[in-house]
Amino acid sequence: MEQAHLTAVLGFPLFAALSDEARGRLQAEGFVQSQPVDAILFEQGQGAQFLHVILSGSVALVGSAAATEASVDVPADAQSRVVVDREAIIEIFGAGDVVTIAAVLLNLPYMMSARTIAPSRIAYLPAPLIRSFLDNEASFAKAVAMKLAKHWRLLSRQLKDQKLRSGTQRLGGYLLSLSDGRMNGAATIDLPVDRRTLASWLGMSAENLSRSLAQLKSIGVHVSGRHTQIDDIARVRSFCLEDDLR
Amino acid sequence: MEQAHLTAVLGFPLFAALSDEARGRLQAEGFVQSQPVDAILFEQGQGAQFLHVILSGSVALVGSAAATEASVDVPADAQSRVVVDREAIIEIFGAGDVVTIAAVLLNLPYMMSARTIAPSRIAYLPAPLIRSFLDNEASFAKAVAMKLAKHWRLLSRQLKDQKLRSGTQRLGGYLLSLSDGRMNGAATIDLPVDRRTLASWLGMSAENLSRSLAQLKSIGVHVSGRHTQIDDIARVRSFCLEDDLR
DNA sequence: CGGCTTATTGACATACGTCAACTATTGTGG
DNA sequence: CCACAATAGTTGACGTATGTCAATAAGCCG
Repeated sequence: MEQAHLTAVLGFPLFAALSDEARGRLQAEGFVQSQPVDAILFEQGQGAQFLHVILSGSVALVGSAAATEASVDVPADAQSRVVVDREAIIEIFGAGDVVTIAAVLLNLPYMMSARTIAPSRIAYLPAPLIRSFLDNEASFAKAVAMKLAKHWRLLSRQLKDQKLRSGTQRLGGYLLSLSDGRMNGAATIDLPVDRRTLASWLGMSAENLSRSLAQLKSIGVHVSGRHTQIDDIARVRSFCLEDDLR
Repeated sequence: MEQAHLTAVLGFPLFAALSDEARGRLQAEGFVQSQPVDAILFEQGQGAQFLHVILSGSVALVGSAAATEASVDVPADAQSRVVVDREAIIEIFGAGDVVTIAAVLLNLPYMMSARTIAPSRIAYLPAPLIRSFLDNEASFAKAVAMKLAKHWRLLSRQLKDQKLRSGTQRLGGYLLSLSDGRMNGAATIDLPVDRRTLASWLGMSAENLSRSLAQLKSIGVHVSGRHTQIDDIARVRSFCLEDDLR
């Protein structure tokens, strides 16, 4: 059964052009696990042992930082500080994605933790194996570079949004990204994640997400539960100052 | 003279292991330009024509978005809107770096503009050439993957900071990153960029950067002009809740 | 139906952006 | 080398966006 799942991995573009020998090693050394929601795949700070490939489900990359009052008045007296862990979702990956290939390639500790946000089937491929593919499998290095290039663009778009746009605009942009690229007319969408997760991903509080949703009502965006209706995509686009760069 | 500069390109890790034929093509098809400060290498939205390699100097990747009142009350009446271009620095690259390799690989329009923030010598390598290297030069694809992996980590760190930490904390973290990795003791730093640029990069207004610098004074960070003195690195680290993940 | 979680709303505090005035620094021509 | 202008940086006052806490409402599931 595991073998069957690993065969699925071989079907992904990233692994499609591996040599027979490499395919064999992958099937021999990799394994598949089914994870419930909220399973931790790895934690921030630990060494990159595996490349995680999502066969089905959905995984959030979450960054955490000890949060304190961070007030200047309170001196560097660790004891007296109120330290609460704060976290933010940096990226959400779905089927066919690879969770953090950068740490694996560079053989460095993960900068973030990964947690399933839906029941998921995950393939675990040993990091040294992946690194050896990079040296020995010509097509693999190229596929990895392409994958990383796409991921880089996703992140830089997010960073741009974070630095230049309001929470409400980011929300609008997110909704547009779910309405599969149409430029105008109406759209009906189902939100794939719960509010808390979405808020964390968009970089705002859940409370503000609610308020932002309420605000969007006035430009023809109606949300109830996970069901969403956009009356006029163009109107939302203009509100969000969305460019077409993907 | 150009050839001499292009030879420098060949010395960078990214191009170090190219075949002789590839080196020849690179020297034949690439060229070098010296740019003053504030030169635009390319603009957001245009197709990726070249891979830009920084031989010396410094280049900012800057994202821009039309900014408006973005008020819900004002309807989608483009005429009545006050549209001002807002921009933010997404990343700063220095000698040895490659500016936006992602767009070149994917053959997509740039998502951001690039502007020199210091006089710079830039090598222009035609995008199709780079893409052909990816297919035909085994070592190049790997080098590109490694480079992209590093860039991905830089971006994700920034995104994490943006979502989890205050402006002052980001500033502190930046100063620490300039004090070449020491964990404690004092440090003396020279800021490599002006305040406006730094503020934009850290995702805050220049005014707030000033105030943040003032705040840091109370934890032993003294800045005058571009010269910076940190009394106790550990103190700053604890204030900024800096983790050690790079 | 009742108890649980999840989402919304309101009141309030805080961080941050903006505008304007002021000061410091840099550069330039006499 | 000084005087002056131009640019860059700082400071204060103020408004807005967003986070936080608490209370309420709405879904969800046994």
